[in-house]
Formats: sequence, structure tokens, C-alpha cells
Amino acid sequence: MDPTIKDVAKKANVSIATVSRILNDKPGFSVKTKTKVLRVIEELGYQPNAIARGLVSKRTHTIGVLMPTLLDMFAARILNGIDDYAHELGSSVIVCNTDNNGQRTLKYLRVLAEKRVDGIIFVSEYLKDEYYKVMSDMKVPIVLVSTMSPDYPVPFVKVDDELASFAATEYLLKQGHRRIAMIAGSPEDPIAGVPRIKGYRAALNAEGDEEAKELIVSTQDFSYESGMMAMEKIVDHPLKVTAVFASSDELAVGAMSYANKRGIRIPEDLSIIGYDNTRLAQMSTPPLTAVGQPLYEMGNKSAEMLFSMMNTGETAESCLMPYTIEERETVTRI
Amino acid sequence: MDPTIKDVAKKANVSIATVSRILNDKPGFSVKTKTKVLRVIEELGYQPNAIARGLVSKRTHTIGVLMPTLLDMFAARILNGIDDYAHELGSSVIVCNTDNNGQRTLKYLRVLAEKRVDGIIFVSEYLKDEYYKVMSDMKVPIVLVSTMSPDYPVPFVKVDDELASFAATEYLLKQGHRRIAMIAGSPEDPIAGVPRIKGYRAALNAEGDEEAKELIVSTQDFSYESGMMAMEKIVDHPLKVTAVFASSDELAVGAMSYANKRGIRIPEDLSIIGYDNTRLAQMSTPPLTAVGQPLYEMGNKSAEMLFSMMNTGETAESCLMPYTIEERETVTRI
DNA sequence: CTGAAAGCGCTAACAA
DNA sequence: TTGTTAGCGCTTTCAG
Repeated sequence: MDPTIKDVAKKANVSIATVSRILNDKPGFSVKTKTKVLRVIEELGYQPNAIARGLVSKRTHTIGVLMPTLLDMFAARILNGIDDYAHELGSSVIVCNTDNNGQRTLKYLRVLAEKRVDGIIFVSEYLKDEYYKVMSDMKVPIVLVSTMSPDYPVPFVKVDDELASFAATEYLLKQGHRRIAMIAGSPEDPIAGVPRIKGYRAALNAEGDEEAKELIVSTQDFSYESGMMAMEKIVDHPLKVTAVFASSDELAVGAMSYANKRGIRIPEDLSIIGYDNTRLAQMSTPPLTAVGQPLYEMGNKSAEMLFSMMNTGETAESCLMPYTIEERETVTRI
Repeated sequence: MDPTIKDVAKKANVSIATVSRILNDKPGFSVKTKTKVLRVIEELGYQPNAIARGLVSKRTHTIGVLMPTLLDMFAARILNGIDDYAHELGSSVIVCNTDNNGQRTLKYLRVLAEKRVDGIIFVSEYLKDEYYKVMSDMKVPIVLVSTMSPDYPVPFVKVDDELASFAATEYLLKQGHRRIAMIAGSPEDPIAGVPRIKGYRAALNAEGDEEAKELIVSTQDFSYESGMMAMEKIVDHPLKVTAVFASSDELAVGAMSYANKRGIRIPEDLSIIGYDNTRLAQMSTPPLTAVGQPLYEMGNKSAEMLFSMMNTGETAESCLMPYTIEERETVTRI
């Protein structure tokens, strides 16, 4: 067994209470005993047991993060932002890859409950009733990232998708495009689907006058493969589109890839704008113009909110983050 | 406070020991009391406290994963493999983004030690003496992924980089290339640098006869940006290279991107082969031919080894995983 | 400034 | 089959 606080106390000829005070820097010890105890700790290589500590203090210094996938740059970047903030404050993060699967999510939540995490960050997924139920039973702070809940009082941090989507479409319109298709995710998706479609339509209609016609292709997810499939439909559609607004970078890159296969040049023959502005947007050929979400900052901010809730007990203010339009080389003026 | 085992015991008119037995399915209770207790648990919404449990059982059902970055597909995929396996067995994983920073790594290790994790998976980084020292003090199993230690008895799972690198180069040679450059990572990197360079050289020399000349461009990391910079050097080099072997997919894509900028067509003017076979390889234009590492399986396997070590107490056998060559569209025969 | 002692919620002998 | 009890390693009153 590794040494416990008792061993330290004994060897230093003090009580365990004193050692505990020194460890936690609580008032009630002299400099002299402090140095003595510190030396013993050093000698013994003593390491406080966070488990025991957690049992009495009811604070585990661990938070749980639930996300539908670990596999895209989007998730990675957010996680990165959370992780940095949490570790800065001496907390650890347990990742849970829900795989968009209800059973799995519920199982993870139960584990997190048993582990008595101090808080939960829930990313990119719709907060179902059943999830919220078990989460609220845990009585720990929750914050949502890149999603929100119309039904429950859970603070979120995200960008205004409708606005950002509007801006993306408007950007295309300003470049002279009129026949603009959207690769949209699912219209059943209340978070990443509906609002973006709404923004797209609003921009199209805002132009008022003309023939600006819509073409929306829904996809099951936001992957490269879905982007390719969607593009096939767009290319073969009678409406000869000059620009495409894709709901994620992967979707956009998939679309570009399919276009390329069909001999369609980007941006000469067709303009494309993506969404998220992940590293992938920088790495594509040509580099992808995209609506940018400050993913790292969102992760960071969510952690900040979570910790503030843990400390104050008050619900944090939700936070709408600014989007940007990162102009690169896939959109041309016509 | 949420209900404890005591509350359950009282309400069910049994002792806490009985409840504990039922919870852990240890012999010593009748079906009758079991159903009764289970019902009470249900009614109370009781959830066992893993912290208290861990304090006595000395098992936290939590493992720590250390990786230099969360931000590339490489790390994501491995983490995914680990996470799936761990959660399958009811354990959680704490991620630690070391950022390739010694101080930070050491800090994380200390936290993991205090949290009494059951084991550690260390990914992609050189196992420094100082790391090993604190890890071995923790007296928990460790396994290495995509790295290895010549000095310490720590099992690893990785592919044979030298062999894979040899194969990649040989593949290029077989396609008729003779002037093959390598974008190599750092020659100081004993894990991802040295062996791959060695394999590359060996293949070049194996051809025996001819003018097969080497051109190695080192990079600081394995990023897209480094790939671009390396490619600039290669293009401007007097040795007119016909093929490039890059030590990572990102490096390869960066190289392609730079080539593209200079009007060099892939693969007509120049062939490129990458390393890792992440999703990025599939998504690049044109799709990248690459040496494939079974990243998900490596993550999975490492977790399997770790858990087996935790259970048996014996050191697991290291494991060399098979590489593949994924032929796509960036290499042409000349 | 310091120590004794009572738990935190649970598991694991040991009795009954 | 069941209950009693002694910890696990720590924090936190409460007395000195």
C-alpha cells in the first residue's frame, strides 16, 4: 500500500488533522510543523487519495462530457477547449462517446451518476426528456454546447444557427449567386437542421424580387459520404445551381469531391461554402470558404460556465457565440 | 442528499450488508429479500456511490489516457477504440491532452495518481524517464500505443514502423519511381522518426543497382502546415523527385496542397503516399494512397491488454499490428 | 496551534 | 440466509 495521511502523521509526530490542514492550506498550523510535515510527505512520497477526499468533500473534481462522436474535428476541437479549461482548474474530464445512441447515452449517464461527477457537458445532441430526467436527478450542473433545450432550464453555448445560416446564404447572394442549393442535415433535427434551413430560406426570400429558388437536400448526418451523395442529387437536378451551402465542412468537402469527380470545377463552375471552419476547411483543395464557429472557445466557455455553476450554485447565462465567415477559395463572384 | 445504502436497508428492513450483497450479486440472500430490496432501490431511486465503493475496493473503474493532442484524426480514432472497449467493461476514461509538454504531462500523471485510476494508456509519445518514474510509482498497469520503450518493461501495441515504411517506399519503387523524397518528422524522434527513415533508406538501398537517391525533409511535427513547408523544399530541390512518401496523412495533404499551388498535378506529375490512413486520406482530393494503421483496433487492443493486466496482474504481451497499403489515387506508375 | 473522534457510503470478515 | 462491525483515507467539528 502506498502511504496514507496516517503514515505521514505518525512519522511527523502530529495528528492526521494537522496534516490535513496543511494539505488543504486551512488555518491552524505553524510554519514549523508545516515544513516538518512537508518534508515527511516528500520522504514518503505521499499522494493524497482523491477518492477518500471525494467521499467526504462530495467533490470529485471530475466532469463528464457526452458527445455523439469523437471522430470529427468538430468534436475534437470542442473537447480540446473543455479539457484545457478543466485541467487548468485541476479537474479531469471523462469522455463519453454516445454514438448518438439512446441506450448508450443512458448507460453513460448512469455511470457518471455513480461516479459522482461534479458536472456534465452535453455536446451537439438533442436533450431528450429521458436524458434530462436522469441528469436532473443527479443534481449537478449541466451545460449544453452547440445545442439547446427549448423545454428545460439548461444553459447553452452555441452560435445562432439561423443567423449564421442566413449570413452564409446572404454572402453567396452578394457574390451574385441566385440558384443556391443547401445540403442541410435532417429537417427533423431541431438543432442543426431546422434553424439552418430557416436561415437559408429567409435569406433567399429577403432578396425579394427574383427567381432565387431553393433546393434543399437533406442528409442523415454531416459526413463526407453524405456530402457526396447530396451533391449527386444537386448536380443532376434540373435547377442549375451555381452555389452550394453545406451544413458542415465534411459535407462540403464531400460535395467538392463529388463535383470534382464529375468534372465540375470549384469555384469556377460552382461555389461552395461550408460550416464549422474546422481544420478540414483549411486542408481541403481548394481551401474551403466556411462559416466559422469558435469551437475551441465554445468548449472553453462551456467549461467556464459549468465551473461557475458548480461554485456558485446559480444557473449560468446562456451564451451566443459570434460566427464568422472565413473567406478562402471556394466561392467566386458571378 | 441522495439516498444511501443505509436508507435502502432501513426501508427494506434488512441490513446494509444484505443490500450490498444483492447489489454486488454475492451469495447470501433469498430471492424474496432480493425482490424486496430491488423494489425499494427503485422507489428511492438509489444509485450506488462509486466513490465510496472505490475507497474500499481499491478499484475506481476509471483509466487514464494520455495523448499529445486531441486534434487530429489519428488521436481521435485511437481514443475511440479505447473508449469503446472501456465502456463495454463499465469503466470510464479520463482524457489528458499532454500537448507534448513535460510539465503538463507530469501534472496530469499526478492527478491520475491521486484519482487512483486503475490503469494508464500512453499514446504516441516517447516514454521519458521522469514519466515512467511517476507511473511506476502508481503501481498500476500501463500500456503504450503507437510508441514503445526500449528501456522499460511496458507492453505496447503499434505497427512496425520500419517495416511499414519500407513497404511504402518499396511500393513506390515498384511503380517505377526512383527519385523518391520522404517527409519524415524529426530524426530526433525515436518512435515516429528514426524507424521510418530507416525503412525508407533500406528500401531505397535494397533496389541495389541504380540511381535511387534519397531526399529526406524533416519536419517539426506531422501537421498539414509542416507538409506544405516540406513540399516547398522538395519542389525547389535539384533532385527532380517523382514521388513523395509522407510520414502522416496530414503531412501528405499539406504537400499535395502546396504542389497544387505550384501547378504540380497529383498524381500525373508527382505521386504521393501518406501514412496512417485516417479519414483525411479518404477525404482529400484526389483521395490519398496511404500506409494504413488499424488505429481503432490499436486503441481497442491496448484497452484489452490493459484490462487483462489489471485483472491478472501479469504483464501483457506486446502486440505488433499489421499495416496495409490503401491504394487510392495519388500514386501513378511511371 | 493542535488533537480526538465522528463520520462520508460502502465492502468484507465474522457471527449468528 | 442475515446482521454486526471494523475499516477504506480523508475532512471537519469540537475541545483543549
